Amino acid sequence: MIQEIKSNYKNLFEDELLEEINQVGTLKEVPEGFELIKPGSYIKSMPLIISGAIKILREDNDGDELLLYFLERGDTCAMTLSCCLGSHKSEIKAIAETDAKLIMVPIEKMEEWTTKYKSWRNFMFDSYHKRLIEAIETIDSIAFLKMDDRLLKYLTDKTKVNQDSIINNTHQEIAYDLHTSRVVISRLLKKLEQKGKVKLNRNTIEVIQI
Amino acid sequence: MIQEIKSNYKNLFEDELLEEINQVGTLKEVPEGFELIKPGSYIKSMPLIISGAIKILREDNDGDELLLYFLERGDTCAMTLSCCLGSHKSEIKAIAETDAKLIMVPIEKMEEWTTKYKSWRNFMFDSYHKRLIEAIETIDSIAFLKMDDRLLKYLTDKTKVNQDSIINNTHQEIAYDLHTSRVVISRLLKKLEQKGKVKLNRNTIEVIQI
DNA sequence: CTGTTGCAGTAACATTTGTTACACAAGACT
DNA sequence: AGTCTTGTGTAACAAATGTTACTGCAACAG
Repeated sequence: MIQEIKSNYKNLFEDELLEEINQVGTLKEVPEGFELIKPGSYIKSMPLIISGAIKILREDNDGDELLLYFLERGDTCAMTLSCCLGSHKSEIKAIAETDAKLIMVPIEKMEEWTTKYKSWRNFMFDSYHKRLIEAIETIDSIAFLKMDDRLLKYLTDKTKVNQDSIINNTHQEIAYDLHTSRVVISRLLKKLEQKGKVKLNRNTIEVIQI
Repeated sequence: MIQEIKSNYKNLFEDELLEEINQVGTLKEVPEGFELIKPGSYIKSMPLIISGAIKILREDNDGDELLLYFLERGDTCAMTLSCCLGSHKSEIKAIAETDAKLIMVPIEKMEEWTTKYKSWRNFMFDSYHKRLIEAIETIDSIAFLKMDDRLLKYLTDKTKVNQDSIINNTHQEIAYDLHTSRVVISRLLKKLEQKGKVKLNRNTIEVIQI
């Protein structure tokens, strides 16, 4: 497993820390669609993402959801950090966007390493910073953009994360992520197709111009 | 000044750290409406809030704004933390909601203390956590609530922060914070008055039932 | 082939929010 | 007093988004 850690986190962590991660971490492979974190659950270990992408959603009391952001290689889940450190409940839901490989680190180590390794501290702070920025960018989208631009942003974000200009999702699934209705998405996608920005087929959307 | 630090942060920080804060920090008093942080500016020191409240806004390219959250006694600005640590530009705008007292700490000390004091590290992580939660709650409001409920939430939040059931703001000012138009706010406030939840007067709104 | 199922297209309509325009009221200032 | 300025109330309309209902198509199972 050391191979996977090194290739992804070598420039970030000291050798000694890499070695520790290797000793206590466990490699976890999850398929697309796998639910990593349920809202309201307690978390026992934190994930370091090796490959693939994880999508982080917010869910309200009525079960309505909203995409917050994606995590990729080199990222970790900031909510997990604070859940572990403060032993709060999870406020979010995490689903594997693609097949993904993760290294799971037991939470006891987190605090220990925070004291011991400067690189780990920086990694933690940096993760928080990134997530805060992303949360604020999500706020920007919802507050300042109309649904058509949000949809376009969603589609381009998705092509980046999946490294594929073809998106394999139904209109209903997109509607859930953007917290709107299927009809609205179909309507707007049709307009985007007329503008030549996407090409629509059953179950797939091809993003043409980024 | 040591008095103010002790009374507010005594149970949070070690004596030694309190002493250091006392040595390098400077007390700053700002009047209501004072602009503490402009978007796009670099930040040279971080604020610890002693009294009063600070409102944190997001501003988009067109100058449209949106209230993110309030900071109160014992809080610090998470964006400042990450700006300092990563020397990024400010992504936000900060305005004194009430007259406020702050202790300004030079950024050089931040990293030093992060290594040196466990309580400081925890304070930093905790601040990030709180702000991330608040950002996500803001997302909830925008995404899941209609404008009338957002307005009601805004008003009750404001009474809490100001410790006063009477809000001294024009409808236009509220409209800016919620990123909508004055007419919409007037309309919805009128409905809230008809439901007996607020009492309207020129320049003031009295929140009746919390 | 035929029936079933899930997905997408579309119309018609409801609701929410945003915009424009104007009337009027409360203070502030001469 | 009269004259401004600023804040509020309201109507009428426009635009964006949400909802319901129905259509047909493609895939698939039998």
